[in-house]
Amino acid sequence: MIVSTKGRYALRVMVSFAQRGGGDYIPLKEIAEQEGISQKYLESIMATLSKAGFVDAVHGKGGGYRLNRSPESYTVGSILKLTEGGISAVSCTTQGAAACSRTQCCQAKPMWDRLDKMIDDFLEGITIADLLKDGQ
Amino acid sequence: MIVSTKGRYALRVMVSFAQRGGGDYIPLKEIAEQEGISQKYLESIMATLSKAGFVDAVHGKGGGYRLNRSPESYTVGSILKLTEGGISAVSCTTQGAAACSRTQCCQAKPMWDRLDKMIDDFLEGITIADLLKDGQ
DNA sequence: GTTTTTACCTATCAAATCTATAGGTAAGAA
DNA sequence: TTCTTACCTATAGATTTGATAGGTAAAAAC
Repeated sequence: MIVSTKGRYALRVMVSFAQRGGGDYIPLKEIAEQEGISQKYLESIMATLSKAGFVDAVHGKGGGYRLNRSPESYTVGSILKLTEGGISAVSCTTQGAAACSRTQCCQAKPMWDRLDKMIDDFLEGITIADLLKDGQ
Repeated sequence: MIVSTKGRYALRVMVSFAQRGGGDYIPLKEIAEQEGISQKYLESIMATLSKAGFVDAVHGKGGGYRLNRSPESYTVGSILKLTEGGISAVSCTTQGAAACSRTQCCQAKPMWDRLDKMIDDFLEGITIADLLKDGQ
């Protein structure tokens, strides 16, 4: 499995923000209830998105989160890479992983590399705006 | 991660069998040592391959395992699906998984379906014989 | 300036999955 | 009968997943 709930929740939340349009800040609580996601769990996901500058965050009443760019500028790939910490199909190709001792002679490595690139191209070619349009 | 060690080991073992050519039965012990894989762990993988009819198995001295078809007829996809129990990118699309309550309205479902199909097409288009040739 | 509302931070935890290990049984050749 | 092999079941440590708990800090409302 490439994508866990963390990445999927992040996607859903970003789509949800896009659906509401920009402008207003939305409290995490509201999003969590609407999406049926554990509020506390969502906190950690929003923290990741916020730290990375994917969303703006404002404390206090009237605060919350909002997108700071247009939905077209968020690729699905960028959100998944951030929240999942990478989207490699096999551990041998994940960046920072302990280098496999067989890398030099591995018959399959070129195949994994091609697969990873294919998946990356696919996910970088879809944006939050595309998901909103549906039919993707 | 789509592919765990189980699937990767299975691939390596199948490539190893193909490299040696058909005919002789190779004891599991020999393959495990050559590939540096835990013998006991490999047992469970070979059992899966054997049960599914991917390899022939013979007990006793001179026995072991061997391919029963040509390397061209084993797709990478078929081996991974067997040993991994599927190769879906997300749990929502894995067959037999608890149907996601949002399937009907999920904005991302069509995307996951397309991704799964792309990955499947890719892996079904590569055979053990291709891996042997290298450069894949 | 106190209260309320919100984001942010750290620690913990249950369950599942991954990656084996252990020890035995059965089949078949020598 | 013995040796070699596949086959079967159970267990276990490590890691990841998916959360939960409880607090701190910022900012607006009162």
